[in-house]
Amino acid sequence: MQPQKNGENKSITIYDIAKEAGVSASTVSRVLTNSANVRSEKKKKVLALIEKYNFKPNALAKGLADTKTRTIGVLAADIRNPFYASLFVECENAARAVDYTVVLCNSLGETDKEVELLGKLQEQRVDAIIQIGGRGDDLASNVEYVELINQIMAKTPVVVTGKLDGTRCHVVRIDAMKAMEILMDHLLELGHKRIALIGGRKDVLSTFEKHQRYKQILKENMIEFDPALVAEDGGYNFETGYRQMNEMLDKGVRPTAVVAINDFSAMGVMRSINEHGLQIPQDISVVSYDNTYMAEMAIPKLTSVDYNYEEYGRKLIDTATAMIEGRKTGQLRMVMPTLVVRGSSGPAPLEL
Amino acid sequence: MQPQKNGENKSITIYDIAKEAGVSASTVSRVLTNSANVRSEKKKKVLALIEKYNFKPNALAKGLADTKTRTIGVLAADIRNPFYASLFVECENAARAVDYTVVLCNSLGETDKEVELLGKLQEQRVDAIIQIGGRGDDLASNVEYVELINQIMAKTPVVVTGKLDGTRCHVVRIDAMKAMEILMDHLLELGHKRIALIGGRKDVLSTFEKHQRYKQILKENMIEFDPALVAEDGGYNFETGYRQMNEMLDKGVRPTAVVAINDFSAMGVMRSINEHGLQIPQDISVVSYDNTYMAEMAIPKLTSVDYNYEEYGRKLIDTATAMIEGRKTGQLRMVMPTLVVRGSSGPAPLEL
DNA sequence: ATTATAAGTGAAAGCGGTTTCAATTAGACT
DNA sequence: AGTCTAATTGAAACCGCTTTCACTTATAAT
Repeated sequence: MQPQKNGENKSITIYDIAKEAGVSASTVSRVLTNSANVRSEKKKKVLALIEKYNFKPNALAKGLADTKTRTIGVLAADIRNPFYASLFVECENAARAVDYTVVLCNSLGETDKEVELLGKLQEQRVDAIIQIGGRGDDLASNVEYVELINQIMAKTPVVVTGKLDGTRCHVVRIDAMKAMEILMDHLLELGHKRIALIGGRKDVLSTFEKHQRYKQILKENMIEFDPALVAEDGGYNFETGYRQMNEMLDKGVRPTAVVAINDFSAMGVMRSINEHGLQIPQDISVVSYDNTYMAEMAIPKLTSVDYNYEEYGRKLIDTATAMIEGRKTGQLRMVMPTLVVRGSSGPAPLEL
Repeated sequence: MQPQKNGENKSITIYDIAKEAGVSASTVSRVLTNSANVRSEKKKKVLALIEKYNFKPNALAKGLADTKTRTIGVLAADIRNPFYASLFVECENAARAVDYTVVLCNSLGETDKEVELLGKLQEQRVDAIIQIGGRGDDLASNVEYVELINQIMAKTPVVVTGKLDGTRCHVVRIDAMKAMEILMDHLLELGHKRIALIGGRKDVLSTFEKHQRYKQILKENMIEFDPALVAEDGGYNFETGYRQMNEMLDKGVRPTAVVAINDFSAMGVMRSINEHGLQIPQDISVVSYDNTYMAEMAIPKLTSVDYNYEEYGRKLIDTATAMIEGRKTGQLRMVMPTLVVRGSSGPAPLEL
């Protein structure tokens, strides 16, 4: 009943197993790693002892000895965001399938924390680092940061979900242009012409690309671009979506459809629309990105672009392991978005 | 431009630093750990080299040598649930403050995965394990599982958020009775008498306790217990909340208030109520637990019990480190809930 | 039965740190 | 200058596993 004292009990080691089995430690190691033939009677005996003592080989010693940990560090921006959480879980699954372990850190958007955690991951000798969100998603590469990443990459492969010019980082990311295209096609088909863009910062690559594509598509469809319909520099959460939509409506700007930067943002947009006494989708359609569980909870349910998290996670892990093992993959891999249509988008209202 | 080859470049070690600084490795180790006096000129020189090469001591070697990793494993049920995500982030913060690192694993509710991950954490020689959700929250302890945990605890302290009879696990958990009490007080004060309970499984400790307390409170207030108002054995998500509320309303059962097991569940409940043409809170009030960001997004905003995640995370980490360091703490620590009242709860409608 | 070849095995040297122990060196006081 | 104590230091052992190397034992082929 005493509190657990530290170092109270020596761990059992392969030497203990070896002694009791009447073999050498090398042999135990061989059965553990299945790295060489071991006479089956001895193997059986060793296995039995491992079972008996519930022996767990010390991963630190192992990692130290063979300089690989079969561990991949995932540095996420904020795991409380279901987009990141879903992606992380799928990374975990994919890693598991190829016998790797992932370890998660959250930078919470703070660059210095991000730098610190990157260092910590290196200390732990993770075999590779996957950065989800964070500086690696920025549109413009920060010089110091690029230098840091290059320094890290001298030892540890890094894969990011954005881009990082000036580094040999591999990247796996969503085809943001395509994602915008899907949404626009959907809305245009429904007859919308006054389509607003809410949320996001343009210094984030994917957001930037979406805005680019948005303008292109308008042009292709001979719709005049109206700056009033684009809310610049908002965030990615409920409050900013709510606020930006309020501002737009309060100014008397009336889109017939809104593309929100993600589901959080969309929820804010929807609330704002409701509070202005307007109906979704009769007066204004709302669509967004990420297709998180919130899309199902919204009233009406939210039309949202899905990213196939499972595929995304798999590609991320596959790229990381490829870099670790010197296997070659494309340096840039895309994840294709698909549209999930729900009740929040409908035909454009008739022109007055 | 070649893909990163594995083991391409030997890491720089304390020996390299030592040589260049003209001191012994022991000295470098001393400045690294600040474990003993080192003449300041040498110290300065060593520090300079560390800086110069951006030297990161190998955590594996360190862990192996001193048998502590300053790492705490967190085994969560599902990080996609914002409740767990928030708690995890706060654990991370709290750990950081005392110079520990946390590593996350998700069991996704699968017991065998949970067992496997527990093993993995032990292999990695985490100094302690915190189990958030999962089997450690079950009402009735499973014999095999208890044995497993005891086996683990022979080496590694474990703290759970539920309870685990038959082990020396420490536990930090929410005062679920109090949480129910807060909600009931609020509803009773608003004049509600027909209060429904939706969601959750009674084999989960906290849910069980809530149900217990619910009945007690009814009795204390001379309200007759009506089984029709309690949906047994649902889940903790949107769909189950939605389905259970539908079933209740379709059966003609009409509560004036609903206590949902968490915000997810509450969102389902709210949708069901809406679809039945009823108003929240005019016809039915809805309240729930966890106070996640969804509470703010709901329409109307959701009255929910908050758990002070920061305090919770801090207590969890403090308990873990206490066990690691042989410091004593209570074996059971509670986190007190508070009520956040929003628009989803209002006065009971007048009796017909 | 005799070789040639393959399979199985143990000793020992790392991996990169920490820590004990004994030896030096510095500083404080007569 | 001489002595005593405290502060610094380096050598070497060790943490627990992998792996090379050389050697022994089996198995297959002649």
